[in-house]
Amino acid sequence: MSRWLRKLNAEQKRAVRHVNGPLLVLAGAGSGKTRVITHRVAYLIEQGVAPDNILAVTFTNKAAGEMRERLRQMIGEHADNVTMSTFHALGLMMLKTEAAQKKRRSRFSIFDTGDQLACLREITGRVHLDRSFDLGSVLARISAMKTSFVPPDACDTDSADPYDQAAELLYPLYAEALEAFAAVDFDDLVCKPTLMMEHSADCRARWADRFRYLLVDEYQDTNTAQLRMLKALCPHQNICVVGDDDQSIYGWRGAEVRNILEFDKHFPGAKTVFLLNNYRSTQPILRVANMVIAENKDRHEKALQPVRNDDGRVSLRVFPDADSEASWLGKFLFETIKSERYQADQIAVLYRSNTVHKALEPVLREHGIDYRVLGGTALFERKEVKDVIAYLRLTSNPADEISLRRVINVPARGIGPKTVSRLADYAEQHGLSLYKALKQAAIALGASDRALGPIGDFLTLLDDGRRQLRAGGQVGHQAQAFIEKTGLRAEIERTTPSAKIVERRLGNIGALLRGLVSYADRASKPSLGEYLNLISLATADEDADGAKDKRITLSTLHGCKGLEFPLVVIVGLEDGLLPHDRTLNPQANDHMTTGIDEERRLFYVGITRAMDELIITRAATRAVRGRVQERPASRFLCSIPEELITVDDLTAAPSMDQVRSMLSSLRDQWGAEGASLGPDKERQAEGDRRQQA
DNA sequence: TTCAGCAGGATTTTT
DNA sequence: TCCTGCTGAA
Repeated sequence: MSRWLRKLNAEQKRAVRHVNGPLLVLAGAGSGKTRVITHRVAYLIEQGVAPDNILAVTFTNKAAGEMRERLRQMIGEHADNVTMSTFHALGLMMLKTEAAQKKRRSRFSIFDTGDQLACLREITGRVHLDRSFDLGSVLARISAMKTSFVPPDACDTDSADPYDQAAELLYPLYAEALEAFAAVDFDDLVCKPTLMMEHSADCRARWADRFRYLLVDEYQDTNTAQLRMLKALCPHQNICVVGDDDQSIYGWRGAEVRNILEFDKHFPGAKTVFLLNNYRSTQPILRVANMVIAENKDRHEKALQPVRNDDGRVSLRVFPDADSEASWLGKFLFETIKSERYQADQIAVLYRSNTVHKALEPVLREHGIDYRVLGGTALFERKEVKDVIAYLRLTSNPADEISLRRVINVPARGIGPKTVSRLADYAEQHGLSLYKALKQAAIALGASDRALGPIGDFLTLLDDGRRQLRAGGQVGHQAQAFIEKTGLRAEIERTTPSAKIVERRLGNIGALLRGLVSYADRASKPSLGEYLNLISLATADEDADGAKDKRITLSTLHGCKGLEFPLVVIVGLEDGLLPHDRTLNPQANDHMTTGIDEERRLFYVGITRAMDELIITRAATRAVRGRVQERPASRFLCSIPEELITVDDLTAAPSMDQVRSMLSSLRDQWGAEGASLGPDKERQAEGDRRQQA
């Protein structure tokens, strides 16, 4: 038997041993999913498949990196020849490769959501669209059209929805703008390579030949475009996808659960393997998880099987208000860590929305509990960092008008909106880029315009920067010198009120530039453009400080996917928070209505993070936007049978335990029969409390 | 052009 | 309650 099969259970073996043809692995939480993927790659190589014929696709760089590391431990440097990549990095690589093939230039900016919105804002100003539109909503619709491969000139909805109409109006203009700015957005990174393959049999054959075996992780999170990309990539049908429909929580971003529910429709003859043995959690936790998720209708019917047979508690604590919830949590965590029942890094506090963690932080600080917050604003999305990136992008791609507009007057140099709009008009009339119009500012604005001086200085700054950065040599240090010349540092020091924040902002910029230096040291042919593209695809800050230290983890339910902790606390189990109010009462302009099932899956994901102990909390009242509200218990709590969970209700009514101890002391005093409520009444009392909750 | 003050809006966020 | 983006005065 292959050495890679030995340590696997029967189902895992089946998944690993299946070599040719489509395979769907439904891997429940904690069922050894990553293990199966890495072992499968090792097995394929052992069976004679060349490592560079294998492609493993994930959603985050972090996941790709971890997988590569595990594989390296198994098979050594062969691992480096396996392509492990995110969908977007793969798309970028394909675009660059194809451009090189056709000897075309391949310098372009990658627009993130902020850039996309800036772009839409610019266009809506130009076409005088009502400014009250929520552009995020419009963008979601455009993105949906792009991922469904609707060409920009062919969209005509009969929809009466003003947002649909706005999207229809803006989509072609947006597409044109990206073209003109030499920019692509995240959707393009998937759609463009797919169209390339679909339009050219030659191109398709090249890639199918390069990647003969495909593995896809987190398949439940793929969208329609990604499915189509996968189909184009594998005419040979050697595709193995791994995922769990019950953990699909990105529907609101266009992820299509149907991709995993209907896998064999897209890849006929697919074999399915269920991995349901859960190695992570205790039985009571898994029973709760199974009860909760069983309420969902549209899913692959399955239940996690516990492998562990030890006990572990699930409890619910109800507080009169959010403050007492927070202060209890602070005290509880402090005592838990102090008693060494759990180490700090074995504990996670999970919540639906970021507003909750803001309430928690002061209490944790008060008790001196160190914590790390997962998610949050990524380094590359910080304002000051985006400004620096915009300057750097301009040296590599002057057509990038969004970056140009972003920094043309940052720091303020006397080129105001009026001037910019006159230049933009001139550019449009003469079919020029905004950058070219700046070069002709004397004609565009008239020779005596007072903006001419600043514009000249600005152009000199950019052109000098470009020349230096193109000259080769130490990209990192040249970039540093260039950024220094832009005056951004002085601007930050001048406009930021507190010295502490100044330090943080400059630190962020420093981190970006240090990243560039270390990239330049590593890369064989470092270029600024490549670095900029890379960081556009980079995941939110991995623990920058690196060290695995003893801190508890705070995370949204979205952010905790793929992690596990001995002790998990899920806070705020209230209707309106989980399920979230926005799901219960969708807003008129919401494009994606993902429904209550996705909220339940979110709860399920949270539950299944817990290994030994799970605590759920809720508050009977909570301040929302400064207003104190009554908060009903989350409807999801109803699917948990009473015998599976210990309830400790600290609101007005005494807890059952308290009632029992009161009763027993009464019994002791006056004898058994007189004081007992009797079992029926007891149950009634319990029911009342649930009702109340 | 710039800056201060106010109105309005406020989930989740792998790339 | 807190942050972002726009309006109006200097």
